[in-house]
Amino acid sequence: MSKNKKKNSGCEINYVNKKSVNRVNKSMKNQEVIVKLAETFKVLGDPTRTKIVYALSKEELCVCDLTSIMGISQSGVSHQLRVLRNMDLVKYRREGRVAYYSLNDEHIANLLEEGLEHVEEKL
Amino acid sequence: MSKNKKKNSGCEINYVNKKSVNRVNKSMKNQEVIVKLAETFKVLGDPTRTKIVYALSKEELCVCDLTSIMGISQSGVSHQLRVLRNMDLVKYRREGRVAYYSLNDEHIANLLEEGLEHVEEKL
DNA sequence: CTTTTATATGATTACATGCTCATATGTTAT
DNA sequence: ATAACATATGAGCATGTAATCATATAAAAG
Repeated sequence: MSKNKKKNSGCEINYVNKKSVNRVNKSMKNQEVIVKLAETFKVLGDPTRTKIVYALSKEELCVCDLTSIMGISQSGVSHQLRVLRNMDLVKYRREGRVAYYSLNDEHIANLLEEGLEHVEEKL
Repeated sequence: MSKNKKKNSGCEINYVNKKSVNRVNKSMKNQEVIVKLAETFKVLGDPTRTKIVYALSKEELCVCDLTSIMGISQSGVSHQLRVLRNMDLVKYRREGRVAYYSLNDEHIANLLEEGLEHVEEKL
């Protein structure tokens, strides 16, 4: 090629505000924490699960009650409860055949509350 | 068929704790709010976006800086910024060719903080 | 004007995921 | 033991989505 000019897409490295980038990189959480945090939000980021968690923020409920509230199959509810359990968002206790689910810690209800404030502010 | 016994999977309607279900149904948010809330969490539920939002919780940054921090293409960063913008999680101002992004309201940083407390508690 | 640079966006692809169906597991009762 | 029932789980399908590439805007400089 006769031209050695390059048509750059995106910024050159020397154009970055290095101080900002260094500050942010320095205070950045490590990838493991970021991924775990993202997974937590992702788990809350499906309407079925959001509704389950909201219901459980009101009171402890068995799978049967949740199935009635959710309007999807019992299988579907159980699958989603497992997802929530795996991310430590909910816990459960068994009483005979019945499994009662509830939120795992107070952060979960706080997350919902904070999210609701953001959402209802923008309506 | 000679048998008319039904082998039920899932609970019978008359087995549900009706009072619990009624209480929860009564205080349930409407579907629109649940869906919007879920969308908000979903948007925070991807490691790339989580990291972008975390970075922006530290200071205002341009796309170029973010690209350097994120380690993916500028195109990828821009696509994710649009997603965050569409859910009102971030806002931006232009200064010449440069677009500076920042968090849209204080709830966003609070959500991150609350999520981090949950995550770091379980490590 | 044309060139350069910062950002935005359409198309494509590879992969993830929520739902239902069928079935398994675990608990109580007969 | 067998039956009944609450819950859990594997398979399969249908849909969603994050990444990149190529290209389009937009703003400043020559």
